[in-house]
Amino acid sequence: MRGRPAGSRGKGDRGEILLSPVPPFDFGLSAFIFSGGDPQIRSFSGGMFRQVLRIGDGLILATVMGTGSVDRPAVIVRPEPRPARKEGSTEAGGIIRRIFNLDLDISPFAAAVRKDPVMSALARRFRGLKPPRTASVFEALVDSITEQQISLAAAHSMERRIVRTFGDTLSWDGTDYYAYPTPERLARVSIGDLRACGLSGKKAEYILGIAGMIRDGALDLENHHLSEKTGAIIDELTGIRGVGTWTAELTALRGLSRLDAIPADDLGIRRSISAFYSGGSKIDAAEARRIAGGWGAWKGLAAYYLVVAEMQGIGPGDLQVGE
DNA sequence: TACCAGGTAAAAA
DNA sequence: TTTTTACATGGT
Repeated sequence: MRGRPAGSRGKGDRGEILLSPVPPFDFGLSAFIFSGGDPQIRSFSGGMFRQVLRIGDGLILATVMGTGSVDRPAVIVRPEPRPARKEGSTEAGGIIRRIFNLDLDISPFAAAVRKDPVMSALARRFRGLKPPRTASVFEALVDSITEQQISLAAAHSMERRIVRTFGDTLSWDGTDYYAYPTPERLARVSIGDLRACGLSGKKAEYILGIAGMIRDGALDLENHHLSEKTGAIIDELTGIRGVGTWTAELTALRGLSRLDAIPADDLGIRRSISAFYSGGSKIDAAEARRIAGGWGAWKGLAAYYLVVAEMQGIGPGDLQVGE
């Protein structure tokens, strides 16, 4: 397939970067999950995604837009302020590639679920939908711990406070934007500081423990090799205090894009699976895993499609099954 | 006002 | 070994 080399300059001379996602890719559909986010942290509005990225020792605000078609997609990244060196732009492009999984080929998904009429219909309906990934595994792990047990609304409010309180600030165009705090920064805060963000004392301990281990070099979350099996990653994560099966699977899925990981204990995922496969009655994690088994190595992506469908108000009756 | 919400570790039985 | 309990905030 023809295409411009990744990282080449785009239109004009504003330091924009043009990325070439592996098709199929639908930027608007994939970024929709970020709608309604805190505009000073991470947001998707008016077709534009914005988030602060860490580039070397500094910060840049990335504004990201999609263009082209699902089968010939392109993504434009505008870094502000414009990086002094070209490497800065290249690095920003690399992070955006990772956040949106632009290099991921989801085309085998449809074939993998072809025997499942419901999931096949969802794969067609959401063709080009790629799951996002956090900028760091640390971020995925801390947010997952924060989200244990309580409602997402409550957890999101706490996550927002953590980022606004401890995250580095970039001021641009009269607005402050916050980057997710580094492990080194969180290792220096107190239990009381995190409790002031709404976390329980236990969760505060877990997060400080993880941040401290990373600072001390006793834990490295960010350098998992592609060849490492998902099961091995989950085992490693569950060895950490405060990290159970649910937290480890959720972190593998959204922090490492391990699309064969499915947090089957998750209430939301069980609700979504039930809505499409069990008539809406409550199912336990074992039943969720049994149904997810039919999606093979793509069970995590399949669960994501179900959750997105539910978020968009699409139920089993709205799908064009068959054909 | 209760009660539940994308769990986990530690205490008690 | 298995079962119960404490924990935190936000929505209903």
